[in-house]
Amino acid sequence: MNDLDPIDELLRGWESVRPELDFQPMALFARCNRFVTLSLRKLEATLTAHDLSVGEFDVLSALRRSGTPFTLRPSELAERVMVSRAGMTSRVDKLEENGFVERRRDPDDRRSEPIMLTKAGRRLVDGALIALLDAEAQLFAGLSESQQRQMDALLRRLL
Amino acid sequence: MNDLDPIDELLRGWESVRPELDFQPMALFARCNRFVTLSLRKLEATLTAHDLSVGEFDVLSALRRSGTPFTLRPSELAERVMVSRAGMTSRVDKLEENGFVERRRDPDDRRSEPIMLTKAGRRLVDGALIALLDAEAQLFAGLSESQQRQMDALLRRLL
DNA sequence: TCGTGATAGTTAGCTATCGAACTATACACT
DNA sequence: AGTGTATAGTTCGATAGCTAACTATCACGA
Repeated sequence: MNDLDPIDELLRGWESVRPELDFQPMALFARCNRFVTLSLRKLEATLTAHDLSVGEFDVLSALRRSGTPFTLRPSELAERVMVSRAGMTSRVDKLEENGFVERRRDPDDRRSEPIMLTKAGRRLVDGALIALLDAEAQLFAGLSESQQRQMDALLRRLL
Repeated sequence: MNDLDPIDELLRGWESVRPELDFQPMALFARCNRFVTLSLRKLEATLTAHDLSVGEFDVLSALRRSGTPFTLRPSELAERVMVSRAGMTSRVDKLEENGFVERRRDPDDRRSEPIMLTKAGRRLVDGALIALLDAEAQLFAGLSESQQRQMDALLRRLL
């Protein structure tokens, strides 16, 4: 019971030097942040086994789940994956080099360069997907079904 | 009611192309990740007004809440802030340059270089702290007290 | 006291990402 | 048509983070 986690220690530290302030929200966010950071490290490790980074997987999977013809514009991808356009350019560069996506052309707008998932890219995501889903399920293995729904509902309110 | 957020769209996309798989945990983690990412951007903006980045604030605040004499070793700081030691070296470099921390010496172990918060550093964190606490409280303004406690309990289980 | 291995911190090289500036194309209005 | 403005994507320069290798110091046992 008296086994303090790092966030409890953070809280205790602050309260001992600034007892007049309310650190509950700070501690809550710190816990969220910590959970996400640690989780991302685990997912990164899982994907490494499939020669993918989380960032690369995000791009390929956005294409994959968009359905036939597995094609999206870079700006659309950037927004969905929450990365800058410049960042997306370099991700696509690398994925194209490795043959997982192709830059096509839009006959109706020559500024646009639709990105298409290749067969190899699709094989890659589909393989990594199973492992990733499993790893993500593990992240929440400590919660019951209903607790997971609860958490989802809370986050939905926050967003 | 039919107002789908980006995570719902992610879910719907996957379910339409791979209906046999369970994407609930993936969606849940995606929501966590999104919440943390968006929140960090807001906090970054808040701290910018005090000429601090989140990373710098983390270091200064770890020293601040450690209490008198506001001194910790780099490796201790690195662990608390969840950054590599190399990363901590460069954060401390910059903070020292700006006069917010000082590298001292440990008479008992010449390998060690305790980092001490300066007066200026302390003034800086103390000022930024108020603004940050306020911004963090805002992040959770959509939740009631008891919902916040619920969320904290869930995260505690996960960690 | 010498070696062996552990530990504290820094340095070097690399990668990912960002914002701002740039190029090319499209659109809208006169 | 011509001009100005918006949009798509890329390039450039800067920054922050990581890992691995390195330096200096310590601690312990033969």
